[in-house]
Amino acid sequence: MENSRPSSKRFLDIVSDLRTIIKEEGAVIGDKLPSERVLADRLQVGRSTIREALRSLELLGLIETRRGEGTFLADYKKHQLVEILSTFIMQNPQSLKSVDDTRRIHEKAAIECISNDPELRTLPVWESFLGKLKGIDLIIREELLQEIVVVSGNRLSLKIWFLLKQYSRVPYHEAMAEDEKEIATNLLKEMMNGNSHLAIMWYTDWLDIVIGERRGEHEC
Amino acid sequence: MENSRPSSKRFLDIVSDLRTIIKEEGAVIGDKLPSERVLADRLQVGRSTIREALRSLELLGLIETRRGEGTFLADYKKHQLVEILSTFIMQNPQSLKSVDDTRRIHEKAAIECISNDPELRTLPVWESFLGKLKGIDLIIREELLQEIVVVSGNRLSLKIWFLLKQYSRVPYHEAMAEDEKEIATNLLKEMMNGNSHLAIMWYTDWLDIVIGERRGEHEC
DNA sequence: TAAAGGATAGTGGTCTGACCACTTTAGAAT
DNA sequence: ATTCTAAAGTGGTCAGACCACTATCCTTTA
Repeated sequence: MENSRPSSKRFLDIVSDLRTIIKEEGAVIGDKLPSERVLADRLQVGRSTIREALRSLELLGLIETRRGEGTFLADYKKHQLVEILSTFIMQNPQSLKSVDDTRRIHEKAAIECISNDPELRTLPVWESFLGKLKGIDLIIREELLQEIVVVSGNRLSLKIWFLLKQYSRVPYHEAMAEDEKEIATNLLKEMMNGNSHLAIMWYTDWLDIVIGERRGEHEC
Repeated sequence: MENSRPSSKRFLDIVSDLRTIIKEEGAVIGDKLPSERVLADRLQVGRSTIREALRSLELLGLIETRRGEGTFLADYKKHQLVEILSTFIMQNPQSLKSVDDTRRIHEKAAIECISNDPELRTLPVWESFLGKLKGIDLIIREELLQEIVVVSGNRLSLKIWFLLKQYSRVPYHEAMAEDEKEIATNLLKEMMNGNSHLAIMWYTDWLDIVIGERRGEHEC
């Protein structure tokens, strides 16, 4: 910790020092870190400076603080940085199309993933969906798509998908129409048979109907 | 800004409020934000709370502060947060796999997008790459992949890809080996011919070689 | 003795006011 | 009109004081 020079941003040095401390103490996820007051004393800075560094790390999802208890090494897997970034970046209306495109990328990938995995594509949940699609039950669009993305097993992809869903133009919360049910049924069947290519085709058809998009449009 | 409830983490609310302010004022990259003291007064909180929020955003690279001048909206594209994150996360068990999988999802989507677009797949840049691949030039892996993701035209996807790239196990910064060049050449050719399916296959082969992954592994 | 209860210390969350170092600006002296 | 200087404004930091909450220990009670 060689911060002899006044580097104009002490709290950045603190962030670095904290990493060193965590490393030295061999702290593992869930472990408790020294209290703010102790850290301030040990690093010879004010408590507020320590806090600025800690709050930064908290927003990054690297630590977790519980009032009255202390500060703990967090489980990074939550990927909450994506959320923060998104709230700042996604307010650009012009990027709505890229949001839709990206969401579609993840849905396609999930369908493909399941189609190519003998275990996943034979899960009973798909039969269950087929049954519901035959009947007169109301099925919300996102029920099926969410199940697909969840089952595919990629947690980060799921997280991103959830995020994008919020900003999407596609009315996910509505129920499927009759002709949609038919297409969804075909999608499921091909997926269960392992025909990823056909499943993707039905998926594309489905979205075309929902959004009423022009086929020839430049789409990626 | 309906934070009437004392949500136990005011500084998180402030982060949200700051976004609102930025939005309302239509601030663009490089614009100056209100001073810390003004913000504290306007949001009815102490200056230290404002600072905790601002420092967090600074570590994320969303704002930039200059002593004596003020706080400014930063250019997100610098991605400086990733450096800090990576030093903390580095080797994380199965979280890394989902990062790799997700990155691959976006690369595949980009390849497919370009293959299916007559304009994009005939761009001169691909011929240029083919030429370089024939010669003895050193070609860094990410040069090609980045170009592909960029050209695909989905800015959000590109942003996510940039983020994931930094966490990846794949040595993006290294140069391609000879056998890799051959595969990359095939990939490009099929892409330029519009055979997205074959292009994807070559892409998969390529990554298998680079990572040395077992073929049979459960992958999505 | 064992369970229930309450006082206490420790922790994060916040505010205030005070400096410091630096930059910009406006006004005074030339 | 130019130059120089003082003042105002800004981020950077610190110290001390509360508050709200949690865990712990110890007394009280059944």
